[in-house]
Amino acid sequence: MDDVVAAIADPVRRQILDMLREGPLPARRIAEQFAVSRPAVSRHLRVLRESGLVRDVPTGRERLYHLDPGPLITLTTWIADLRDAGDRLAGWERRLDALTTEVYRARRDRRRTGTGTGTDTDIDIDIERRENTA
Amino acid sequence: MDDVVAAIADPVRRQILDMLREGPLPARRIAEQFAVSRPAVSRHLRVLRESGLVRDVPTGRERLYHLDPGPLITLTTWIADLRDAGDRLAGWERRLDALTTEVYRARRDRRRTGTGTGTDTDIDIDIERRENTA
DNA sequence: CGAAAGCGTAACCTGTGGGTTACGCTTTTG
DNA sequence: CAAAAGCGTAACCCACAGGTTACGCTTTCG
Repeated sequence: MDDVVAAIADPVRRQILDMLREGPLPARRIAEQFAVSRPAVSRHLRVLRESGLVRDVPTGRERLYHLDPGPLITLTTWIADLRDAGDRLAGWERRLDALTTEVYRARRDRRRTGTGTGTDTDIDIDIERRENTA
Repeated sequence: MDDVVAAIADPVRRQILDMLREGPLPARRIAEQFAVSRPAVSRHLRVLRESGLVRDVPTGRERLYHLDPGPLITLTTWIADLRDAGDRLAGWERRLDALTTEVYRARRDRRRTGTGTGTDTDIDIDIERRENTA
């Protein structure tokens, strides 16, 4: 998956993939769309090839490149998991935001009025998390 | 979207996002999970912050980071479009593969038997594409 | 109030990703 | 068969991402 995301990271390579959405293209066709030199594009194509996002079919003296979005599936699922977590978190994150705001107010008050006058509620936040022994 | 994919590109930053899936964490907690120095992690956090994938809530002397997978949506749709194109292409790519194979056979035969003996079918492939005046 | 904790930033160093030119190989063409 | 077309690779260069140490600032603690 590291290869794939690295491949996607470059704007030129992303544009190449966009280009191939409409069908296979020989290297020359791809290269002439960019301002950069042809060897540069050739190396971009190699990166895409090695990441599996693109496959080449040598055809005579040409090399036809065609798209293969298969390897992107791992990235997609990773993102999906992240999104799910985000949604799940949304609720108690809001609650946590409220809490921190509360603490702010409490502490500011405490400082302003000197050590608590007695009516001030003292809130302790203690965020426990299992040790993520990755 | 360039920011987002660049942010995702680094393995450390990806792991940070994974960490935050289970809830907000102060910078220190995040940093101590990695072999790299704390300032390094701090800069990773900045990149994530500027890409919008993470938000920080200053809480006392700590800084609570929480996940925000929102910006990933653009990347997700881009990938989806790519996949759709790939699926749509699958059919006539197979046909094209068949064609190129055919051409191979034809050309090899032609070379082997000298200039076509007459029964040899000569296949011309002419892939036309609208100029993609990006 | 001084010491320590928690973070971010600045300055600096290094590996590497991406660009260019030069070159070589195979396939088509005249 | 020689010339040209189409690609890939090697060697080299440079900007920059990512790492480290040193430092400064704010907040908590004794």
